[in-house]
Amino acid sequence: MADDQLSRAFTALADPTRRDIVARLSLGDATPGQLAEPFAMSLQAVSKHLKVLEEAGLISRTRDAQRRPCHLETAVLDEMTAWVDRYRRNAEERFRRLDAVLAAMDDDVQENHEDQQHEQDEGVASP
Amino acid sequence: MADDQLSRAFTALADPTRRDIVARLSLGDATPGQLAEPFAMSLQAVSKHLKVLEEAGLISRTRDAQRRPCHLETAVLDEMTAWVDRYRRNAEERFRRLDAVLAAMDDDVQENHEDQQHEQDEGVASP
DNA sequence: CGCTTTCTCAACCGATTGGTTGACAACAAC
DNA sequence: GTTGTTGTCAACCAATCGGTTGAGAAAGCG
Repeated sequence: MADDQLSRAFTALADPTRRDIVARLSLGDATPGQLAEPFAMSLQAVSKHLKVLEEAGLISRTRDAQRRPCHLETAVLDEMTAWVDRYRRNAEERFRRLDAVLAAMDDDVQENHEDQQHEQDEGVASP
Repeated sequence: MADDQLSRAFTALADPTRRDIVARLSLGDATPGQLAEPFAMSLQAVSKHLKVLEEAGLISRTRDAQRRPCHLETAVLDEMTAWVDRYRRNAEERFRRLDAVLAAMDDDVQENHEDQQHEQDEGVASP
C-alpha cells in the first residue's frame, strides 16, 4: 500500500468523531444527515470528516436523490491491521527468542550449581 | 481503552517517520541517536517523535548512561488491531447476511417462475 | 415555477503539528 | 576539573486541523 494512503488511514482514525462514524457505518450505510445527528457540531463539520474518511479509502459514497449514503469499505481496515500486526509479531517473535536465550542461560547457571536449585522462571514482565 | 489513548496511538502511527521508527524498533531496541541516523532531520525532531510514541504507550524508555534506549511495547498495538478488527468484522458479518438475503430473493425469483411467491424478510439494510 | 431538503464548497479562525535552532543537563573519559 | 557524547527542553515558524458561518448546488415537492 502507498505510504501516504496508510498515513491518511491512520490520520482518519485518529479523530474520535471519525471513529464514531466508522463504528456507526459498520452497522449499516447512512446519510451525512443521519451521521451528523448524534454530534454537537454542524453538518458541514461532519461533511468534512466524511471527506477525510473518503480520501483515506475508508468509506465510499453513492447518490440517492439529494442524499449521499455512506458505505464502510473494509479493504483499508484490512491493510491497517496487516501493518500493525506485522510489527507486533516481529517484536513478539523477537521477545520469544530472547526468552529462549534467557532460559538457556538459566539452565547453564543451574548446571554450574552442582546441586540444582530449581525453577524460578518467567522473566516475562517489562523492566 | 481510554478514547484519547486510542486517538494518541492512531495519531502516532499517522506519521511516516514514526511508523519507520516503530518498524525499526520491532527488530530490536535502539537509542535515539541510532534511530535518528537514517533520517534527514535533526536529532531533536526525532526526540519529539519518540515523545509522541511514548505518550501513546507505543514505546518505553530506560536509561543506560547518557543513552536512552527505546523499546517497542506491543500492548497498544494489540488494542489498535482489536478496534479496527471489531468494526471490520461487524461490517463483513453484515455483508454476509445481506448476501444471504439476496440469495434467498434470488431463490424466490426462480420459484416464482413456476408457482407461489414466498415470504421475503430481514430488513437488514438501513433506511 | 418557487420552496424545501440535503449536502458540499469557500473563507475564516484558533489550536496543534512537525520541523528548525540554541541552550543545557547528564554522563563518560581524559 | 575540562572536554566530548548523547539526549532533552524551549522558543519559534509555516502548515495543517477541526471547527465555524455563509453561499449555493442538486434534487424532490407544492
